[in-house]
Amino acid sequence: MREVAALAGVSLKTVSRVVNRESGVSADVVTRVERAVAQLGYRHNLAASNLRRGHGKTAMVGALLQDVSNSFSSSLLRSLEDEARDRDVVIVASSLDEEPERERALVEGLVRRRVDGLLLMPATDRHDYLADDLRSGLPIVFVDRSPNGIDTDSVTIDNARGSRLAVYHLVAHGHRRIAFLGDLPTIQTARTRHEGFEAAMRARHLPIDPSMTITSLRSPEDAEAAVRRLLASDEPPTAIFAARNSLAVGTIRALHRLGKAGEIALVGFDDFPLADIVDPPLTVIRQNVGAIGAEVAQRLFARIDGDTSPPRHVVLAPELVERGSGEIRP
Amino acid sequence: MREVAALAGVSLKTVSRVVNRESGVSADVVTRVERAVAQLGYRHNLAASNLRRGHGKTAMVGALLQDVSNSFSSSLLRSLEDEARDRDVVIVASSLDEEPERERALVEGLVRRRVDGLLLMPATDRHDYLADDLRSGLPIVFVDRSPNGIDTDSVTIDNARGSRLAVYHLVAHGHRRIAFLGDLPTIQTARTRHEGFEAAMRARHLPIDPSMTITSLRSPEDAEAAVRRLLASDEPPTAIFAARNSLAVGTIRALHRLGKAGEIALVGFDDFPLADIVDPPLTVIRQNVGAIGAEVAQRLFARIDGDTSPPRHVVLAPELVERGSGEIRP
DNA sequence: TCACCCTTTGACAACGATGTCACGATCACG
DNA sequence: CGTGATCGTGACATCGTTGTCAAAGGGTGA
Repeated sequence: MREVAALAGVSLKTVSRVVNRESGVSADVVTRVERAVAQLGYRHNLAASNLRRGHGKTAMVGALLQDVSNSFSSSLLRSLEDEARDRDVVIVASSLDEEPERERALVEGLVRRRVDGLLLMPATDRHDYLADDLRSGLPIVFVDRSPNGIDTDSVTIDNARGSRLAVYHLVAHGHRRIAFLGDLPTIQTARTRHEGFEAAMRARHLPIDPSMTITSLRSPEDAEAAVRRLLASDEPPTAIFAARNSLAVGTIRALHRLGKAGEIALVGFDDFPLADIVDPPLTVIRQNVGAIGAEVAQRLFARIDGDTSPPRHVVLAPELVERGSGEIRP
Repeated sequence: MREVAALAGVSLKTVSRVVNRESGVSADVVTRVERAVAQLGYRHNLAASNLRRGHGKTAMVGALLQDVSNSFSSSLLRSLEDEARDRDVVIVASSLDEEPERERALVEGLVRRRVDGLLLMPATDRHDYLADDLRSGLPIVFVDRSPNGIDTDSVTIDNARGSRLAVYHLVAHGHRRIAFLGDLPTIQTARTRHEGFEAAMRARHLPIDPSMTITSLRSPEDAEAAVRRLLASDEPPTAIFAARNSLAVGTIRALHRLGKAGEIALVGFDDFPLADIVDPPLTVIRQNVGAIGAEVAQRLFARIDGDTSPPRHVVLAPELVERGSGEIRP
């Protein structure tokens, strides 16, 4: 900037005026400065500018998601981006991989960078560690999982309801032996889906067979192996409820490879782009990712814009989409 | 920081020392300062720190991708993140949506934020506008598409080869009437795939029927509509080459809804997570996204670490994966 | 005991930018 | 032609940090 000022024969402040398109600079000076800027390849330094301006806005928000390469996370990211785009806000995106340590480290890093807000799909169980930042005015919106130990905005879905829909649907199609495939019980959503499953089974007066309730499955491969074991047992299930999209994928693979694709009923939790063209088309509990993302983005930016109303907890209802795999009879 | 210093009864510089874990501070002072930090909820300001340190490193890199919610882009993002994670570097991710204007605006924004490097899957045709930044030392690595007008690192795949593989494969299975579905010809990869398709057809002495060469398809819905039109014609194709994953998805949907899923051969370009369990399993030209991502990340960080060797242009070879849909005979 | 060294700490300027305020020049007006 | 208002510009301090250098205090060896 100093060099630009020298080359244009003006003061630093005047360069600043031109760069910020402030009014009250003569046309002649503007062109001289702009020429100097172009000639020297000068680039305005936003960090320094923000520092001086003091208000602190960096026009950056953080998005801490489960895994940016997972379709649910990346759709949320995209929704947030669409909203951010209008405001010239950029997004720092990271994957937590369900690792609490990583969450804490990343939050720390983003706070040090003074992001204007945080979208969090937490990997931790308790969130008191965020209390200070929250109090000091950092907007944080939880998505997919609720805050615990602090009170802040959240957008989640009713996971128990989703599980209930799945179970009742399978029961209505004549199933009694329903297997449950779930993720790590340390993950809030996975736990709630599991509890919802058992509650629904009890509500329908069906026994819960521990050997058919498999949790801590992390990948399609885990699910595939689990399904192979299930179907090799003496009394295999007639239906499977896969409580996460990647587990449904693994289940489909297993059924295909065992040649039982049309025989065992399957309901997945979470829709995904191709669920309608797999074989058989997959019946799923759908959460409307677009609606979740839009709600989250709106909340976050409202807070950034100064909304100080009490935290809001939005719970969206998932719905069951019949496509075929869930309507197979025993 | 001033308040922390006052509360701990030390100077600013000493607080700085403690915060940066510099040696040569007595244990007593360290604990006093740390207590003050905790009590006041003080957060180190990275922007100010970077400003003063002058070296300019912000520990941020930008990733400008086609669409972060698309599986190819998000896998690349994830690969980059895995490498960045080790170095405590965060990623600013954005979608360009094939809009040149957006690319320029985002690059501008990231340069103003002084990112340490840029991963770019460009939406623009010419990239001279980056020359200044490149010259001033900003590492830029192109992915999926080559730089034009500047010389900088790139990691791409041999798209023409991919198209050739597809055509030869279909021809070997007895097809002569092969339809081509492609994206906007303004997109470099789409253009190259199209050219590769026509070159391969000529090499096999097959006529290129303009009515069966459809480009500018942007979404699965576009592809679906195109396939419906194709199959409604007097002389429908016996095979389809869908030169992008979302177009293959639309094609599969169309074939399903028309009840021709097992009759028309189909080869897609780009693999995707569920291609093996759709019906029939999809034969694709696969690009190894993991390898691309790893290569890109390595290049970018090598440059950031000061590698000044001449720009390298890595071209990876795609391969054909037989799964069923491409082996259907006319 | 004295000169010298090492350890620990602080004062100060500077990183790149901008808000504040003051200054000189131009202008309109009576 | 004097006066006050308006316009364009610049000097300076400051945002939150840290590199540099110097000083205070204690320890060591001759």
